[in-house]
Amino acid sequence: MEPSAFREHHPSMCRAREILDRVGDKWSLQVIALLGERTKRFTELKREIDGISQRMLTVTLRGLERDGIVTRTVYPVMPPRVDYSLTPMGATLMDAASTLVLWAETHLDEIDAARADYDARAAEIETLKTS
Amino acid sequence: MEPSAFREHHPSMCRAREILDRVGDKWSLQVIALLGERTKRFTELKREIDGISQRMLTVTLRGLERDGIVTRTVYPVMPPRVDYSLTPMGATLMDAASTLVLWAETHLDEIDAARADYDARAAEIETLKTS
DNA sequence: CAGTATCCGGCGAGATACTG
DNA sequence: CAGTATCTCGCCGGATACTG
Repeated sequence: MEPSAFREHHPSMCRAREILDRVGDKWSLQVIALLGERTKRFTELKREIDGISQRMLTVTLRGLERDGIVTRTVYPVMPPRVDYSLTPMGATLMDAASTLVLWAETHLDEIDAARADYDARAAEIETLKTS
Repeated sequence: MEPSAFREHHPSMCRAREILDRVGDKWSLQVIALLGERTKRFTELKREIDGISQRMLTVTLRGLERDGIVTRTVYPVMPPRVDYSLTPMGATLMDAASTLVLWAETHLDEIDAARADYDARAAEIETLKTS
């Protein structure tokens, strides 16, 4: 894995931020992960993503569709039925993002420890001030 | 690369979101990328990151420091001097994130095309409505 | 079922002013 | 130089109500 893209951060980095805006928002990653399993319907996604509102699921799916990451298939039946699935590009994005998710899982404990340590030091400094 | 972490999205996915909150915010990635080059000072970072405010650079660096991703070294001199650099864990994060950055650069054109296509279709539907 | 429309509160982040 | 302290505004996203 060559992090060459990082070395010259201008101007590719600012474009890369657009992608992180997409995948880094509150819900996109979870939607992508679930569609990575298989094609799903709107209500199925809503049921499986804890805490998401109808509105935000719609907004998230529209954004992903616009970027060519998911496809939206409408069946003109009653009651309406809409299927969502990953595009080929969406599947490659899922693989790329999984690297980060893996990193996160690997370092969660280390990060928690670092935070606890930092907060403890900050609290100590605070008590020194008041004394 | 095994995206197994994605397959069972609960509850590891919600924890993973915390990491994406860190790396996915507006400035963290650029800071990490720049510190990947070498240790740098506050003003140096501010100069190299276009558009960042003093406040947001401070906030970003504090967050990264709290999570054990960057170290902050204060030299008690006048005028003050503070060095920032990546921790070993920060360096591994940079490698993991570079996968996503690479993906972004690879697919930027494809995404732009998808957006243009989507927007064109949306505009067309809009004109059909009014006619 | 799969949405859209509307209202609204909180907070992320910019601008500005001040300091050890 | 390397910050902190406020004030402020925009907009993200939750809640709710309505619809083909």
